[in-house]
Amino acid sequence: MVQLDKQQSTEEKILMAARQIFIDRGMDGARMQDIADAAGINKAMLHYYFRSKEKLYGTIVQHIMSNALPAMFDLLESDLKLKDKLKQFIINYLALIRANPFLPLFILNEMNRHPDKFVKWLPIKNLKVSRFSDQVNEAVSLKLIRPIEPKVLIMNMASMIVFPFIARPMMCVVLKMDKKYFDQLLSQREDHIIDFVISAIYYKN
Amino acid sequence: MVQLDKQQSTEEKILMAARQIFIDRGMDGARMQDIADAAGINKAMLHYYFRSKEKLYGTIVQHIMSNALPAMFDLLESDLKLKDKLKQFIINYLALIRANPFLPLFILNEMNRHPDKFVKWLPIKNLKVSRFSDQVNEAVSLKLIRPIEPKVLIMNMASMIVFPFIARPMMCVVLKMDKKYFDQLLSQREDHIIDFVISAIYYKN
DNA sequence: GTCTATATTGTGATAGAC
DNA sequence: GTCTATCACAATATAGAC
Repeated sequence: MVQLDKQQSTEEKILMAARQIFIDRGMDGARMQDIADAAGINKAMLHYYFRSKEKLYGTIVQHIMSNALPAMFDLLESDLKLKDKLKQFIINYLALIRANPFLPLFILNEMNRHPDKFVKWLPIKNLKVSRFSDQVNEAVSLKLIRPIEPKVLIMNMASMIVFPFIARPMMCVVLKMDKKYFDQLLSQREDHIIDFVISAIYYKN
Repeated sequence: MVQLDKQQSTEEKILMAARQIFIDRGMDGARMQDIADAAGINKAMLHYYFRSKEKLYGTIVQHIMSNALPAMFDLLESDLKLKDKLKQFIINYLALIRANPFLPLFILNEMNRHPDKFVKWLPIKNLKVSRFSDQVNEAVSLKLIRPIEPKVLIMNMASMIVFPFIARPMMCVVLKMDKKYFDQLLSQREDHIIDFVISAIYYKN
């Protein structure tokens, strides 16, 4: 059940409820009845405000993606020194995931399953990593860090940041950890990843 | 459409088709009609061989998981030296993913969405990492490698191995890589991850 | 704008002939 | 074992009163 506020408009209540249900169950698994229940209204109202399930879905996706992506890329293009930038990237990205732990799996899923319905909502124009790439390449040529392609570095960091959250149930079972212990590991994730990445690429640290 | 062979029994044709459809669309998105079409039969036959969609789903899951998991864990409990074991783990795991690139997302999805229907098929008994843990802890105490928890190391490696494959469409768009370039990066993944991990944990290498 | 009731379609499952 | 035809129900969507 979503946090409901009497001051919210019906439309806002629907959007909050729909966001939750879609993220939890995906486009295919989500039921309009469940969204209506979570919003505290009936099915007919959903269709009154949003003509169809697909339109509602599109609205949610647009809202999510316009917020989630740009925040990370602004940091990569900032003036921070490389090592500080890497640390801050890890910290900020983890904070984003922690605030929306079920978002990544939803995005990856829908991206693979309904790519056409999804890509058009991405704010692609603002996404650049040229400044970051220059920084990494320069550090490599100065022999400050080991040779690595900037995009591979981003890929490695993003993997270690996001994956444990989406693979949480799997890892708990497979590595035989109870949820409490696993959450404790996740809470230390900043330090673990920062140490790992810094050790991996810097000759001295 | 799945590769069909006249020598296959109807049951085998169903299983191959169902595996493909379930992996592509998940339990919720999969339609019995589509499975029947892909198998070249009609819906009634599905229910003749497997009483219900859920039973068919369970059969597929069981088959997939009984093959995918144990292979990795046998290696971790083998007698290989630590560094060789890490390299081989990365190589084998990547080979597994490459052979079934859409499997991980399916597993993560269903694990989150239908945990009860999923976990009971996991061969949990054979999954142990005590030998590997001892090896890592020993290397740490001998100051061969930097301090790290064994399960964090597995988590980091698994993340870097699996995530780029499931985030492929996302990364292509967000990092502005065409598929050809991204596939080239993926083909070098063994070396990239091995270098990264070895550099991250070994004091000298 | 909000509701109840209903239409319409999709989907899992079954009956029964062959 | 395989098929066609059909059921039963669930889910999206709409009609119409208030």
